[in-house]
Amino acid sequence: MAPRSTDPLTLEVVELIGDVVARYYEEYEAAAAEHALTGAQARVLGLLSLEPLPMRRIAKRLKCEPSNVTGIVDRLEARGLVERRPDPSDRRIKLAVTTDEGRSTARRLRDSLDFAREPLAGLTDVERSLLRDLLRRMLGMDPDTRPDTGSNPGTRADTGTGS
Amino acid sequence: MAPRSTDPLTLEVVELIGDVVARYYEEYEAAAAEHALTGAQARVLGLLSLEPLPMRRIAKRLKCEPSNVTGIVDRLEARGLVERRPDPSDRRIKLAVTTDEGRSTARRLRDSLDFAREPLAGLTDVERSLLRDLLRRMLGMDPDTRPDTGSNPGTRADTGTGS
DNA sequence: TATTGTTATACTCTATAACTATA
DNA sequence: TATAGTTATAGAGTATAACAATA
Repeated sequence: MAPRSTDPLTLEVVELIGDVVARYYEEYEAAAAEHALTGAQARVLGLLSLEPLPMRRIAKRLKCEPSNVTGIVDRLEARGLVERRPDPSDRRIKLAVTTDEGRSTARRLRDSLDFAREPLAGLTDVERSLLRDLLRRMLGMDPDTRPDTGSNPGTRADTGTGS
Repeated sequence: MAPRSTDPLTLEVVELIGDVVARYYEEYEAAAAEHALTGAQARVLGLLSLEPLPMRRIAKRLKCEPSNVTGIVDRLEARGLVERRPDPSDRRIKLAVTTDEGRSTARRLRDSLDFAREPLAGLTDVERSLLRDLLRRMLGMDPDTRPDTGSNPGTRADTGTGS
């Protein structure tokens, strides 16, 4: 395995992806910091702004141990951005839900994430869908979609339960 | 500013970029962990495997405070992967340099970073250069390069002194 | 006086293990 | 007994501030 593909073009693309990753992270942390949040707190707040989640599921989304989530949610709760609510159907479960202020903060946070959106605005529609298809294939989704096809918007697979 | 570009295609691309970033980070951390290194340690080791650097410059590359680098290099040094050497021209400066074992670890680390390289192998040459040009434009480099041009390799701007 | 690296401190995130309360 | 959440603990990264050595 690992076909040692050291051709210059591939290496350059790998490096560019590294640049994108670095820049994305920077901007994400900066946007979070503007709201006096850490990256992890911003990530959790973003998740909870879409739907309430049990502590355990937050951990799975963050790919970290459940014990860590306790502290992160503690700090969000101390700032009035999140609340813990009992789950009526299973009293072991605590649902973390955003407050109104939490939702508003999450929205402003998302709006300030201009990276990828602003530079993307410089691309044409065709280029954007090209990029979409290439990224999809890189991620192993839609192995059949070909960039030059340009119109195959139905075949999305998951976006569901996740892992 | 921030043209509130909420068209579905752009949003999907932004989400895909988020996926790429998440996956890249995961794989990077996993590769580092295989060598019993943290992400930050692996990053520093990778930098130093290219060239010795003063502590201060490592901090700039990592975009963190110089005081943090002390501990990271301490831990790499304790494992025999890095050494501190005086700079003959300025005795305030300490150069961090990789040992032989450090260089070998850095190489194996790089080789195990198959993400982006392996999935990229599934793309054709044309698709890879397409992706390269789109990523470049996203990053604000080469604003003139157009994907369909395909051959304008002379206009690279920086890659030089960095910030 | 300015710069380099370090130390000291405090906070956050992280994993591990042990605990509780439910199921 | 198994699961959800928590606590306790220890290690690592981070920023801030103060410090020694050198320029």
